[in-house]
Amino acid sequence: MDSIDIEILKLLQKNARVTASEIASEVSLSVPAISERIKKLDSSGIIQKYTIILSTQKMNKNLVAYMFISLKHPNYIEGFVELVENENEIIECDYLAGDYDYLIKIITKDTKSLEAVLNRIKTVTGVQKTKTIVTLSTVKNTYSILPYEDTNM
Amino acid sequence: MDSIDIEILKLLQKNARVTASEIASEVSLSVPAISERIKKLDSSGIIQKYTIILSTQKMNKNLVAYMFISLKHPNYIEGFVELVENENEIIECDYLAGDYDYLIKIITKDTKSLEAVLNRIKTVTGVQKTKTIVTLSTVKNTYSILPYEDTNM
DNA sequence: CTTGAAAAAGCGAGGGA
DNA sequence: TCCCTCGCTTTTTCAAG
Repeated sequence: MDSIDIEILKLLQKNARVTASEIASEVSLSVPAISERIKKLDSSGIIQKYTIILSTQKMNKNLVAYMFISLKHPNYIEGFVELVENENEIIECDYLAGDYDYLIKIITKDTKSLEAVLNRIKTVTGVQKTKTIVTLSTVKNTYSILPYEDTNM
Repeated sequence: MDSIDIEILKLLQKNARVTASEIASEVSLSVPAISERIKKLDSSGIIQKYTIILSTQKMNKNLVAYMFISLKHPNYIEGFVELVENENEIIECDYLAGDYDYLIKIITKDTKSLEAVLNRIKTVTGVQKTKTIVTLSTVKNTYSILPYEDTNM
């Protein structure tokens, strides 16, 4: 991965549908050279996925909340994770070190739909303790890590 | 937005570089019909952006942490937000209702680089109290809300 | 929404620094 | 190895119905 790859990744992150021709003229290489580099970035797994981000506002999902969850026992992980995977309004779920076991991010329509999700979570077998935090606004969201060269490896 | 648009959004979310031809054969419409629908989903803002998700592992960013932050006074918001925007390793930042003012998500290389980020945050003028939580593993991350029809609007 | 032709983009082979 | 150019195929765009 050199600085040209970084530049390609930046352009794809800004717009994943940018054509190889456009990238080629940006970085002053031929189209096949760009295609070849993208193919390598793909197959090496550096590019995990090409995706679209949907507007929460346009989709009427204006309520963002975080919920901390503790389970009674690791036995209950499997059932809990299954629920997490099936709930479309749970966007993220991390397993934590510390007081609580999990942190999930929920994006939903309003307080009523949030209540419904929270209740489904709280009634999963093994869920012991929860704490919910509602967000007022989102200051930053880059969705992915940014591409840059690692200077201290 | 009808069920065909939903289908298009799902396919784009799975792979934002899928061709209109492929979508067309999936949903049994002509290529121009698909292009026209995508153009509308674009210009209406429903599709917020086409982007790539980079592999944290391949980019050597294997440490995910959350940090809660309280400011002494709303006067300090501007300076804090500026730092947040400039720190590449801060992926998300939400303004909260509750005990703390902000929750940020940090993705970085290791504990050493995390320490560096945390110290930069803690030394921003007006930062009063912080609490950091390290994640052990990521259970789920969809990056965007999912496209589906709203049945109760 | 469709079809069909023109324009653009992408792909693969062969060869050069 | 990485890059180029050239010719061919696929995709996109646009006009007309």
